[in-house]
Amino acid sequence: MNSNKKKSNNSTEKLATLADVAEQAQVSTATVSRCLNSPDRVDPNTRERVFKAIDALSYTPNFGARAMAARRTQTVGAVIPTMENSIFARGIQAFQEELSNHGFTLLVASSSYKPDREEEQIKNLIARGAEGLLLIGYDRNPVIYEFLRNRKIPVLVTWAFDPSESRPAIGFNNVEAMSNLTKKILELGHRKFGFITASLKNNDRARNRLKGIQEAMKKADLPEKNLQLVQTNYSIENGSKAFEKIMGAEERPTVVIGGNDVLAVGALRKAKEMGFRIPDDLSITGFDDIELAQVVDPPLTTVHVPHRRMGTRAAQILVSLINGEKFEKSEKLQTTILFRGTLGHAPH
Amino acid sequence: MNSNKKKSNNSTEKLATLADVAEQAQVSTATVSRCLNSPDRVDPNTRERVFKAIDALSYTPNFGARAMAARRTQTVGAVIPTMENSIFARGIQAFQEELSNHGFTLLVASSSYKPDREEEQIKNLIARGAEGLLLIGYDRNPVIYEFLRNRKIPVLVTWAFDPSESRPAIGFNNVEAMSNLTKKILELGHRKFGFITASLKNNDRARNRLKGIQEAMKKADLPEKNLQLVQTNYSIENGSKAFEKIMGAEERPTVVIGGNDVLAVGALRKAKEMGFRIPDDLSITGFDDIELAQVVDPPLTTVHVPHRRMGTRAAQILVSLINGEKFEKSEKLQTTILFRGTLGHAPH
DNA sequence: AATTTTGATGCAAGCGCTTTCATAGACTAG
DNA sequence: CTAGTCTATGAAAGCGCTTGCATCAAAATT
Repeated sequence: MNSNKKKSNNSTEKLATLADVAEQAQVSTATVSRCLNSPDRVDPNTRERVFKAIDALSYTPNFGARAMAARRTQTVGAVIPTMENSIFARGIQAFQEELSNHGFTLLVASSSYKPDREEEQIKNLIARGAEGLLLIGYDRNPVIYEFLRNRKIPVLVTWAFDPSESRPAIGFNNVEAMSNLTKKILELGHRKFGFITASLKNNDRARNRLKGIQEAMKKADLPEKNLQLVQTNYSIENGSKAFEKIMGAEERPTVVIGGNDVLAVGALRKAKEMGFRIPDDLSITGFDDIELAQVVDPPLTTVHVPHRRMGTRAAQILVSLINGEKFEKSEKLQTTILFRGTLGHAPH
Repeated sequence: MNSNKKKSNNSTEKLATLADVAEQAQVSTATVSRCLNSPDRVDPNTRERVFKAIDALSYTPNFGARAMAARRTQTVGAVIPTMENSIFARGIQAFQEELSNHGFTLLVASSSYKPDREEEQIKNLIARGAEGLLLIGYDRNPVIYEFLRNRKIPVLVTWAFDPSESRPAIGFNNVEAMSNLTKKILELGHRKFGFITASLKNNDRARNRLKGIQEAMKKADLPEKNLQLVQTNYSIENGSKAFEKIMGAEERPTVVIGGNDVLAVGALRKAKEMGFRIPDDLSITGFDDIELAQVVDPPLTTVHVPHRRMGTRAAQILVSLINGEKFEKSEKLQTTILFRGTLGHAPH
């Protein structure tokens, strides 16, 4: 099936390039390039010859070269705090699906919740030609924002919406969401709160969730000391440990609010181990509504976040930003409270 | 703070390039390049000047150009079936950590368990300069293996180890793992099995797990009909549905084996909804030992897979492959059965 | 039949880097 | 003092692609 003349054998030679294809198909490199990028601008016969050659050499374009020559990559980057649990998975999945509808490819990186690492990943994505960036939350070194601004890379913040911030964002209001939840909790008679949160440093989402609780408590005239706070890293195990710590204090809360579902589930597990009946003896709530929340027993009462809608919309906005369209305004998505089995009346 | 002469202002101009830095630092591009790649080969004074310029222009190298000129990318790619649940998360995390110890960057893509999509992603990764590839399981179109071979891209298969396959792999023996589990189940008196699996097509891991069950059953002289099979996509919801289907049959099994933890958890949830007491009325087992398995109630008996070790070792092997070292041999990792709360004696 | 338009193609510049080779100066050794 | 050895640097040739411009033949218009 082979009929090549000189040394176009694929055994020890280099990889096939555009030029190789061109030679094989007896056309110029320009024509091959056109076959790839705007097929209708080349004669069907020529085109066929070219594709045959491409096939024969099992050629694939070199992305780097292409990007450099065309000055476009059709790539966007996203850096998320973690891939280890599925907090961001659904949203990112939707993001990438929508992106691909627009002909863009997604490059994902994770930062392990470390600002340095995030910065590094951002630079990496830019170096790789990301034309736009999706970032989680607002909090980060202004220097990096400046850097991005200089490079004219559109940045879209997500997973958060803060009316006081001006940069483009699509997400939900963490203060509001948590404040709403807290109100419900108050209505059920709870007065002593535990809150297990991620580190508040460099994390506006965590801080705002705390703020939501505090605001609602204040409105109910509860003193700050009625809220017991533990900061830890997101993981089920850490949720358990934090729970133990909270319950080790002299004044036990009647409700433990998880900064997210992962933490809440850890707390729930430990609570059951310690013999608490949930929600009779103690209430627990989560945030995010990831799959995990539905499968624990009892199922977790949590704040539902419209992950997929957020991801899809984020893609649309970012693409339009990249295409130079003017940014309209940040969008706020609604969260809802999902009452499942872990929130009940305060005991007594 | 600015003191640039002509038009090196960063307002409407293009991005800074190596040449810009060179000009600003009054050296040649070669020197700048050397500063970046082998700093000790340039005079400390010059070096300082160069880095100052780099800073001033907030220059970052263009990955594509660099890759093209140097013919190296220090990048490896991995395509995993899904990011939506954490089946692969821990392993990939470890993979990437170890990779970065060796100075490599990881590009991850997901295929949604679709062969076409996988192929597409593989090509994309190659185009982006991946020097090596980590792929899940053996099963895929020979054409794509051939393609990769032509391009001399080392490929490492993971999440599976099949002694009858010759290509490089690091993983566990799915047949053996499942067969061991089945033996334990048999010892507990179970004779009627349900198995919820991912689609067997294009999925050697799923097929081999099935094979493991079948072999163990055969050894115990159980007829094939004692195994009821349902194929579905991996998701908790689908696990539930599949469970319902199995339990809708006239002959109910006494144990339902999940092809993985996600499916098993779905089954467990539905089982409880339907009023089964687990494990008294019915046993359920999983596979993978992801976080999910520990937080359900009762905690899931499952096959533990050494995710992190697998990821770390995979990175080491792949790097050595890329560096042209000869491939020693595929490595088999041991799985263990984790007896938690969902496997018990057969009822009656 | 002469002119204009259109369509298909090739030429060649250049995208931002790395790297080979050459050069020039500063040392060391004889 | 000369030849030989280093060391720090620059000039320039690509790496594999896209694309503006030029070309030429065929089709459409006058």
